[in-house]
Amino acid sequence: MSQIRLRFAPSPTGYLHIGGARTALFNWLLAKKSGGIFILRIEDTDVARSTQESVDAILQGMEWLGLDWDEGPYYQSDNFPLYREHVDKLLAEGKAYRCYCTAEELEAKREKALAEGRKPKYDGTCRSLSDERGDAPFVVRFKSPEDGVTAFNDLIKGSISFNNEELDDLIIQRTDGTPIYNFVVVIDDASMGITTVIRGDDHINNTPRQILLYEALGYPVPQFAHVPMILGADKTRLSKRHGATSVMAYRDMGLLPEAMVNYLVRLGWSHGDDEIFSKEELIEKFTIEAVGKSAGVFNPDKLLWLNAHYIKTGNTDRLAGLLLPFLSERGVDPAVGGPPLSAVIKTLQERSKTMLEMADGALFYYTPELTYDEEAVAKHVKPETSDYLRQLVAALSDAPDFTHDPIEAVFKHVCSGLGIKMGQIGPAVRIALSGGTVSPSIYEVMEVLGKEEICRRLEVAIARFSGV
RNA sequence: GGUCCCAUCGUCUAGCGGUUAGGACACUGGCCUUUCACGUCGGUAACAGGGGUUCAAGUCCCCUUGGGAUCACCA
Repeated sequence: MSQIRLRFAPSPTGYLHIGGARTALFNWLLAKKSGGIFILRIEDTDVARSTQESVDAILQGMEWLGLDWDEGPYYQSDNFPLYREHVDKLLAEGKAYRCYCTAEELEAKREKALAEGRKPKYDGTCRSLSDERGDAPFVVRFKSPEDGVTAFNDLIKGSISFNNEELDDLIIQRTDGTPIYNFVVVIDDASMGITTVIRGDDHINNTPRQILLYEALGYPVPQFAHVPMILGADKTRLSKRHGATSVMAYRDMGLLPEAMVNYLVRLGWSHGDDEIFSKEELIEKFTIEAVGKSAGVFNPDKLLWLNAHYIKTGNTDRLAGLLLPFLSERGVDPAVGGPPLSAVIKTLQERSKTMLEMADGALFYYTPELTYDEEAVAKHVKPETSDYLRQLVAALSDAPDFTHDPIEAVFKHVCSGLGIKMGQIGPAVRIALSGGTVSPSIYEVMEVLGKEEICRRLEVAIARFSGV
């Protein structure tokens, strides 16, 4: 069996969005699984709408997700001569013709047809024109068969068929001589030897036209696999109004790429009751047959849950690298001072859903002069609190081993000596250390911050609380 | 409107003729706990409707309904 060749072919008219990323992922997985070739092709035949920024954004998104390609990126704008040859070929063989109808005329006819409840299909005015009107502007149309059926067996959806009479003579070349998408994809997929086309199911309606073009051009028709759409909470196609749709926006929100990949693959694909998949497991277990047929609603909560999972189980050093930019945005640079970042992260891993949350949670470690949460102070600081803290500082200062368990032992000892419960001193200590009522366990925080800094923060608090 | 696709808990899904219809997210009750989380035990919650086929239908067929996509000199 020959090698499978797949491609992801985004048009550079915006960033890499969630849906595109999933399509790319499915292609990538299948290529990896079957030892095939994954090609990246930039569909920029619409020169006016294509931008370099978009190309860069798409490449960046692919890279972030770890979807590397074996060939490309190819640019369709590099292939205009090739497309022109194919147009000329079809023209010469009588499989295409020049159409002199103007865009305005067509538009008027279309609106009229729609208004009268008829289908807005090209009426074939120029189909059998024998004369060539000199240098009058024209488009080239493909002469589509007027009867018969075009069918294909979709790897995901099963068999799909269209009556050819539903298809009209599509334009394959614009007045300005540039080719059109449906024509170009066919030539590119054929010339790149694509064996399987995996794309969004919004392309199902284009497929019969493309099959007809493959046949007219004498190229073998590839297999198709149409992946269902991703919907918003209101069940309409996912778009900006549903929130962020750019893959990179999720990185900026503190998502991990492995969470994104895991989420995306599970949206529409499953493997029994399994939820967590590493890339390696995906490559092993992914099959296009197991992709579902129906559209799925994008669920940010589940994405977040997956993200929390990967943060919880992630390598601390790697997380540190990812956290740095978020800290920097908050004016914190662990290299300048404060506790080691990896120690800080260990206390935050199981309580952060995103890296952004983790950055916020890490702030107090690197803030020597804390601003206390006044409401918390009012609630938890009592007249005797300063005295308790003094005893705690004294006991802590003598602690020979300033790690979690010994610190806890000191704490308990101080409490029993004072005849109080943890709850009578804990909250105040937390405020002294972190400024508020939410933080990792105070024993952990103490170990991370170190004896000297802990005693200093406690002294500051004692001074501050004395007036209460 | 035409064409095409789709249909199990709120959401993602398992199920491939015989199940107390399973798992996950979310929600929720208990436990754990100095906070917030994590963890853990439990709970609420689904086969869109109607006809067939069959001894037997969530599973197969048809219709209805609902949702989505698409009908460009965009991709």
